[in-house]
Amino acid sequence: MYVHEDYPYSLNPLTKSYGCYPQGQMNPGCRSSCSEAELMSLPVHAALQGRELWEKFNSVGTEMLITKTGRRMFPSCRVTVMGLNPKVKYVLMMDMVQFDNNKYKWNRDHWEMSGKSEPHLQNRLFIHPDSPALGERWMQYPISFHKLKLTNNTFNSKGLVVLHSMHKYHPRLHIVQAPDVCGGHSGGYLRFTFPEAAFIAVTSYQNHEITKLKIDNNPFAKGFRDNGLSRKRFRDKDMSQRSVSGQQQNKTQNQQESHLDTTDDDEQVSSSVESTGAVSPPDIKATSMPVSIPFLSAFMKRGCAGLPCGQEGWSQSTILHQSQHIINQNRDSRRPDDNLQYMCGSLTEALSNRMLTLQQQQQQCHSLDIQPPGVHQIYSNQAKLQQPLRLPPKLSRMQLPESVFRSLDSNPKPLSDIFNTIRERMIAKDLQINPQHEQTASGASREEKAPIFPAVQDCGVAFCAEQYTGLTTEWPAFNGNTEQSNESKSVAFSQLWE
DNA sequence: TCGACTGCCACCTTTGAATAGA
DNA sequence: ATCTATTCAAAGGTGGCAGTCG
Repeated sequence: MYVHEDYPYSLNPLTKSYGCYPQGQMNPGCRSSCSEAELMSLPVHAALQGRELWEKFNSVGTEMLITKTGRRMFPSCRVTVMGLNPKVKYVLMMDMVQFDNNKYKWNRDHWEMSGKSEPHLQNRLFIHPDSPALGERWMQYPISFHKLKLTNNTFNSKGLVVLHSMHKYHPRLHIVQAPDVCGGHSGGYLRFTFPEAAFIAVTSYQNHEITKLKIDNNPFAKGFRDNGLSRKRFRDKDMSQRSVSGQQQNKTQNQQESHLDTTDDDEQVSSSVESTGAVSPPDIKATSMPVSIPFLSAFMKRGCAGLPCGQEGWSQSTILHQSQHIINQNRDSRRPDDNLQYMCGSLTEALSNRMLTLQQQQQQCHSLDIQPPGVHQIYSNQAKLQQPLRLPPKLSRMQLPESVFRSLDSNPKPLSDIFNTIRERMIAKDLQINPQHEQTASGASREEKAPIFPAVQDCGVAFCAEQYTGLTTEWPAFNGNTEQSNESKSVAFSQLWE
């Protein structure tokens, strides 16, 4: 689902996250048989972290570099999720959605529209490397998608998110309930978009203000700060500049007279946040920009820009989190604890317990005595979403086997493959832990050996249909009941997944 | 001619293995 | 023998920039 102006449901202006509860598109018959699709009945919330930084970038017009080999986003997407069932496993994914149907170009000091956008590429989903994990884990720490890479290379096979240069996108978070080991059915499917994290994909930075912000805030770009004392490039440049200082002075005067390229000079003077006092606010130029600039006005239209950075009304600590608009009116009134038993059965439960134990060990390793929030706490205190969660301990310092935390390959795969893999591993793991389950659940497990999720093409149909029509998709809809007319779309989509 | 794109560069952070010490 | 802290090198991320391409 795309969140545009015609989005029919009230949005929470404070959290600026958008819940999609695809009840409307659910097959009624399926709903009754899939009441375990609990995800859609939970008040799940997602909020973007580091909003101050995002707003800084937004005030100038965020740009993200895309390269053939893939480039990470900065700022990267970090989200907090609340309201999940702590005992149920979820897969978290992210992709990029076109913000509008325009192509943009940089015109001296602002972005302007430059015709219609190119045909939309079917995005690949970046699967969070920790997926699948218990809701408890997702809610415990902010979820970072810093490893997500953007590219303009449509033929890449490394699971990069493919974008068009000079097009505007915003990130979209997918929360998918992991499949039930026993039942063979899946849970729900939620999506959240973050318009405040919108950006224009570029192959080289256009706006010097953005370059400054990136250099000032990204630790990897420290070498480009002017106080990088050992920076050979700047030294050499400085030397050569001194040698021709006379000529440069004349040129600079001419440039200042024409009010052009002054930012180039500024960039060489200071762009470091560490050098306090001498730095002029980077937003001076931006704030004086006319609102008619499409890129900025688009934000302001949505109420995502236009407020000065640091304004108290937007402070995370002071905002009370409002409830999301829950479309699903058929909420399951059972407590999530009860749902656990109902939904998962013994196999999943055993695995969940094991995961829980491991996570407790993980906490002990780092002397973190804080217990994970209980279900009731989560439901009763949604305001916690706005408080920054503590950072996760570094895995490199843990004594736990990596395999505990590693899940699927980092490369995005067709969702059918993903969930079949998840399911196979869950079964395999559980049989290792509790060999007796092989007998008690033998009847079921034999049947379940075959993949329960449809093949690549079917998933492709589902996602293509979603992209073309805006319909949301529930897993049972993947069962190959799709019309033949969708076949061409599905083939094209499945090819993208390679 | 010009804007978009590419590939390489120097500089930096992060990560994990190796080692030393308690 | 085990655990913890430190060191160090490799891997990988960063924007700049000159050159290429359409």
